Amino acid sequence: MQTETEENYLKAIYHLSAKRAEPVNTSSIAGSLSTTSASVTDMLKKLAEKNLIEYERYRGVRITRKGEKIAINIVRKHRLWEVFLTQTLKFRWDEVHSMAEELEHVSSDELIKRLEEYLGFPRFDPHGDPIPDLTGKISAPSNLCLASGECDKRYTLTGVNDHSVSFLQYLERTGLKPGISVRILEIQEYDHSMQIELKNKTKLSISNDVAKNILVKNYGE
Amino acid sequence: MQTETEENYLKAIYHLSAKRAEPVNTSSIAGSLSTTSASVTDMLKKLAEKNLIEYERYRGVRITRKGEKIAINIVRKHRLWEVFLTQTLKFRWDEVHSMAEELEHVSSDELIKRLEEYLGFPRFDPHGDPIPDLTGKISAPSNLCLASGECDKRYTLTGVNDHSVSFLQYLERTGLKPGISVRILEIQEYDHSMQIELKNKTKLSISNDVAKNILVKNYGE
DNA sequence: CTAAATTTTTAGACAAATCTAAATTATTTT
DNA sequence: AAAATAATTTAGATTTGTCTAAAAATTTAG
Repeated sequence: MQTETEENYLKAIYHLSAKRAEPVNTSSIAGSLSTTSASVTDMLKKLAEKNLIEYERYRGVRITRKGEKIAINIVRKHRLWEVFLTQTLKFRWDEVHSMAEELEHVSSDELIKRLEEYLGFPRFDPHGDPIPDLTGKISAPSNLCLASGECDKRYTLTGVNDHSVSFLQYLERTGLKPGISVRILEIQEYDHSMQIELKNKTKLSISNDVAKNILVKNYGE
Repeated sequence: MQTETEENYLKAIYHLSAKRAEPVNTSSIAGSLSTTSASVTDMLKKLAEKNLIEYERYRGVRITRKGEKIAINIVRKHRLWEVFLTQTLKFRWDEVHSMAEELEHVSSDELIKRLEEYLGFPRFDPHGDPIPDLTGKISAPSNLCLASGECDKRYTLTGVNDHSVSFLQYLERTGLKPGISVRILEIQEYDHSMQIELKNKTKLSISNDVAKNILVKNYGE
């Protein structure tokens, strides 16, 4: 067993590892957990002792199979709770992250199995991120972003790259939620901003920055 | 704000206070939290410092209005989660206590408000204990126990006095769950054990010890 | 290829919650 | 009412996770 703090470190290392092949360095972990490098070093020693990470002084860390298994299970719990909070308790998707952050640590595996069943075995959370199954298998999330979409084509929103509350609230206000479909009306050469149309005929102009952070799949796929 | 440990101490003191008018002594708190008297003394100083209890050395403690408010809110969360676990996730009533013990600490007040609404504002938990409302108001639980019931009369089970897993599992096996109604067929003068009949005509003999731990109301009330 | 800048680690300290063992206060017994 | 017993508190130590400041290693620049 591991403490809640250890779980948070493993989760951070797991997420940082996913973005790059090289080992994760101390300061990026410190940054993502809002703590100091000194504290991170202390914890890395402990996690290495437990064979949850491979750690070499000054060289960064890699997560082990054992550590990854734990991290994936926490991600699974987190995302299932997010589905529960939005789907069952009707919270907005920009509100659920911090609550799920707490719930992910308390729940027994049996509780999560029942919750998953009750929710109907959802494969993605409200932000479009895939939910690992009981064995740790993870569905491939969409890798197509709206910014690389073509004029006059239709797309269905599946998720986001930027999970910040401010971005999610912006999308909430404009009506751009996962499941919604949009059509690209026009793309500006100059700044790559685009005009899009929602199902309800609302026309919207979004910057390239925004479009790059919206994940989509081809309409009807 | 207070730590999870402080919350557990307040809850223990609150429950122990409910049973007697005198101040709660150190060793009973230690007993109910499975810790040492020395640890309890340390914590009592801290809670007194925060005005959550009134503490006088060697004299025991009383909970203050401020401390009681926090304790009641934790009890509220605990019991609402118990309803969720049995009603929504279909756990047995003898399984839910330890899970609720964890969930009671993580949940924001807003989450609990939504959960309460989703569950349909239940007034009692699966064991028949009343659920405090948002303002801390608590419905009066049944104070009639089956042992004081009369021959040939019908009663509806409402709750239990003994919350131990072994007692709950015994009731689960015999079919004696809250909501069920029973009729007393016969009471033995000798040991006050009784013969009862369930709705489905099952006849059952229960000891006075058991009957004293089952709460009831008059059938149809 | 040194020298400067940056990153990482170590050293030492602190707060929270716990424990054991010893000292103190309260209660019971005789 | 003094002695014995029981309960409570203090003293001192431990564990976990954190921090700051200083030292060491690595990377970057000139």
